[in-house]
Amino acid sequence: MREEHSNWFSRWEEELPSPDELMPLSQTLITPDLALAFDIQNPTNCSPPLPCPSPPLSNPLPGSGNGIPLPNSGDFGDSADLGSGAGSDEPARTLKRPRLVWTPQLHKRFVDAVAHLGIKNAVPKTIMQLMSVDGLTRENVASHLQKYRLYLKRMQGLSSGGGGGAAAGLVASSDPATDHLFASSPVPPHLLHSARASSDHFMPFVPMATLQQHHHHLQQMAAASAVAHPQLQPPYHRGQFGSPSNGQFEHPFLGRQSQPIHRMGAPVHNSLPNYIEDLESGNASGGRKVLTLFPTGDD
DNA sequence: AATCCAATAT
DNA sequence: TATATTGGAT
Repeated sequence: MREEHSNWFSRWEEELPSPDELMPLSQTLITPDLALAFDIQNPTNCSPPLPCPSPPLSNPLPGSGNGIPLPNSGDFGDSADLGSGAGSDEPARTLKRPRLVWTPQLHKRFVDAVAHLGIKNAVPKTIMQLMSVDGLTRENVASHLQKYRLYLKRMQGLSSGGGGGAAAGLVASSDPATDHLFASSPVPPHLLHSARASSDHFMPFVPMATLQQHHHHLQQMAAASAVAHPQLQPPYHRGQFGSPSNGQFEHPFLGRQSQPIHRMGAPVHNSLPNYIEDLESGNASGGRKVLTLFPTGDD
């Protein structure tokens, strides 16, 4: 009886994985997205299309032992404690990623994706895939989408006055918070209808709303950005590429794409422009860290 | 499982 | 304030 115990025990000991086998495990505890988001890469794992773009890579930080160098503005000497100054890599799955900052560019990418997908397919997962911004999670999109829908709803309310519409004046929305962001990108007309559910294109005719304004309140974002990255300001440039009437997605070659991860699922082919995503972590106020994905494209 | 939505938390 | 998270319903 008891002898059997000692038997399995010795076998148990022998079958323990060697340290070498354990090391790669700890690396896979970090999700690919997370790894990408923080520029953690295995030098030996660089795909051909991805020539190890991150400079901080050559900074293994021998002393501190945390292998997570955050790209910091200017000098990324270290300061890479991702969340907890954890001395090591153990809580890889419990790491909290910084809040995503929805820059106007990122939001436009979002809107473009939604516009291309159509209302029926514009669900978080699909949108996320279409956007092809790594580091972006389904929940990021879901949260944003929720707010965006509320925004669209308000917009619809304002434009439909035809029948007994109370004078839904031109100024009514009382949510400057979300409005400012959302107003940075024009709303595709076909998103402006309240069509939901699986199959209902119930749309006799379109009243053609007149709420397409181009008010750029980039100052706000610039300020926010400045807070997040005191030293690294995204190049806000207004370049006109001769976008015609309702120009939407025309993009010259700006930025690089890095998307070594093949997301499975729908083989979404699209014409969305490629964005360069860059992430910074900064201290806005207190101990908050933010994740800023910004593309190098302007509207 | 994913999604939607409201409420709530940070 | 803006985004994240949660919980219940579909």
